[in-house]
Amino acid sequence: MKKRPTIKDVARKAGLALSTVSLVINNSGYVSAEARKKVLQAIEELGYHPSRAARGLASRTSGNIGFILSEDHFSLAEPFYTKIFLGTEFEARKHNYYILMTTVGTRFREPTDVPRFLLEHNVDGVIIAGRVNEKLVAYVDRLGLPLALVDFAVPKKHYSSVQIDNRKGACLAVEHLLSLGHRAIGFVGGDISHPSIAERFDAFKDCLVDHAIPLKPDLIVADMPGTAVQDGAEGMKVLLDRGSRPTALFAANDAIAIGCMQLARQRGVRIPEDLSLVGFDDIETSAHLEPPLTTIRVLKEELGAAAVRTLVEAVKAKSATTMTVHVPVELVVRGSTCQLAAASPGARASTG
Amino acid sequence: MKKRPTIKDVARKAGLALSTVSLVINNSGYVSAEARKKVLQAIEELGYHPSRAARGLASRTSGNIGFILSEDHFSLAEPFYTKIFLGTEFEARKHNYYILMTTVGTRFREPTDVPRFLLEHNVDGVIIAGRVNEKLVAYVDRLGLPLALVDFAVPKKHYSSVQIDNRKGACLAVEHLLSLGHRAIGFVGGDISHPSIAERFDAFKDCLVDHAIPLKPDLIVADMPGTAVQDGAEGMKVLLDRGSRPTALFAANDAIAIGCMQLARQRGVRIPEDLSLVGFDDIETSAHLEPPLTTIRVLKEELGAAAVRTLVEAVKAKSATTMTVHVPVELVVRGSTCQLAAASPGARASTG
DNA sequence: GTGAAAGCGCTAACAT
DNA sequence: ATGTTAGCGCTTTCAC
Repeated sequence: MKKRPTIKDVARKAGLALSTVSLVINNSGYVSAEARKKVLQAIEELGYHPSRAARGLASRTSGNIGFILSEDHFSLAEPFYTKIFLGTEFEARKHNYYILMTTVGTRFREPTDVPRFLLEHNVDGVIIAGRVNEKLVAYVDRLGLPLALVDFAVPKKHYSSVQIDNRKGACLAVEHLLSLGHRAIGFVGGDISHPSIAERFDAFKDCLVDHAIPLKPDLIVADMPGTAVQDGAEGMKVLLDRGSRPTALFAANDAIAIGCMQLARQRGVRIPEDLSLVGFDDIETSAHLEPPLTTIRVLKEELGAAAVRTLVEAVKAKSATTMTVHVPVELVVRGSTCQLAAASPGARASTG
Repeated sequence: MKKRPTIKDVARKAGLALSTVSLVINNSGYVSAEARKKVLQAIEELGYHPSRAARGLASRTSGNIGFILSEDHFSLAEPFYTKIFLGTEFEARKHNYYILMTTVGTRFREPTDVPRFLLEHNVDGVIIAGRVNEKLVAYVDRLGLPLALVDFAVPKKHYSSVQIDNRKGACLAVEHLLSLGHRAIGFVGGDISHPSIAERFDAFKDCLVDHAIPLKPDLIVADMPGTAVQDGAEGMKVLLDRGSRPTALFAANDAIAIGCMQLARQRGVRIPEDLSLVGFDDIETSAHLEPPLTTIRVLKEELGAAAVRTLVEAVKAKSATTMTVHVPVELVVRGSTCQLAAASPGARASTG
């Protein structure tokens, strides 16, 4: 392991001053074309490359972006957030940044729960994906570090963020069902405190109204406690027990949709013949269900990539401008939806 | 963004020398209990935390581990290597390391194709996953950096590596088929130049011999050019066109197994009734095939985790000792294998 | 435009 | 056991 050349060696070889070499490397300041050429040649000949540590110390930059994810999101079987992470890795490379990733619990106490890369001043910006403790967000903000949230927002605060286009997704779902002839369209959702879920519900209602379909409250179950499979099953049960018979259903996410499917099967409601079903997210399992789930695809990798781009801009600009990016979604039609039969075998909604 | 306290501030506050504080932080050298206490208290009160950049510059350590993956492995739809990567992330955190990941093409020319973190001296060790250009491996080795290969090996060279236990996996597959009564067991493989594939083929043969089942060359197709689905289909075609009728088949990996399934279906060979089929890897799609594929599960995350552990040891030990770790595999029985019927409807192998 | 010099915050000899 | 000192390799004023 022979000693690597330093900027000093380059300067000597080029017959110029240290600082001149530095200016060339950083493309800053004015250097005569001749001097630049000499420097470049010396660098080439020596195989010189600046040391990250030394640069970091002198310039107070690390070349890293921190990625914070809540523990349960990382260990979850469904790789939704994992894909967002991979999206950041991919994009970061293009901008010559490295991603330092860490997970956090729900609790936040200083300094125990502060990500190490923050304590060590080892990142130039931070991406937070999914819901984390708001105190952590505030902590990062206080540090003065550029920050971008992904699929998460803190009420009453303006942070840069990258969001799923939930409104568009809900509209795509509703319009798909409308185009199949459905008019008795229900909704099953949960945990309205989650911004994404709330938006989907809102957009669902707005979209129906926009198409002059009156809202039928008894086709809607939006107060489940969570957003998991069991919540979907529970919601479906409520709907059926209530006597409601929608011909189509929009579930707030795929997990909920899966729960709905399970309960529908138990009760002998056939999908899609008796009930068309649309989910949201396009998680891994959705394509392999029986029938495969029609859903709204979220471009997870793109969410991560957009966050990196946002952050890189912010680092460059050094301004505290905040911005929200909405990443597009797309409708994926599979087997869980079909044309409404002229005389549907399932009873029509008994709604007033 | 107020100025962070430095080690100097701590020393002043504690009324001790700089170096004493450093010793306490690094848990090296001998410091009196009293002095240590004072230092710790000062650190606590100031909310001090050492800067990674400064430490790095002075100690020539980065606190990072480099992860190198070939481009096509990262962009591939099948997240095999991606899972290995996530495994390293998970384990690295436990050891207070961060992972810097990068992808490389098949070409290797200096210095263009050298991962940036190597040029910048920004990693303390390197993990290489999957096949990459051997020159890159040699380059890392020449740098004197601890190195661990995952699911890859360079012929005639001894590098530390983490390997899939291919031999055990092949035996598990064969013994599973034997236990179901099969005796005419075939093999479809490809690209014997890939060490994992070669090992599986070898172990397949050894295992049969160990169980006193004579090898029947006409049940074996091992010279396909690649290891993808199409190679499996092609291999299956060769087998059938040859007139061979094994009652069971071991495919060198799941992709090949899928190809075999596709061709079997075309030719009216029913799986598992006419032919039991076992794959290797347990990739995502295997569980969702029709029928679901019986296969050998590879613990991908564990491969990555083991690589980090190997590397951390090496960094600590500073010795050039090299070691190979074999990560266990497990048999996953699903629907593509079944008991051999007493009078199998499929013809027996016409082998001599 | 270019060069000299002062750090950035820490580690590691070495002396005490 | 504790303090002194010289860098680590680079960036960045600030004179020239």
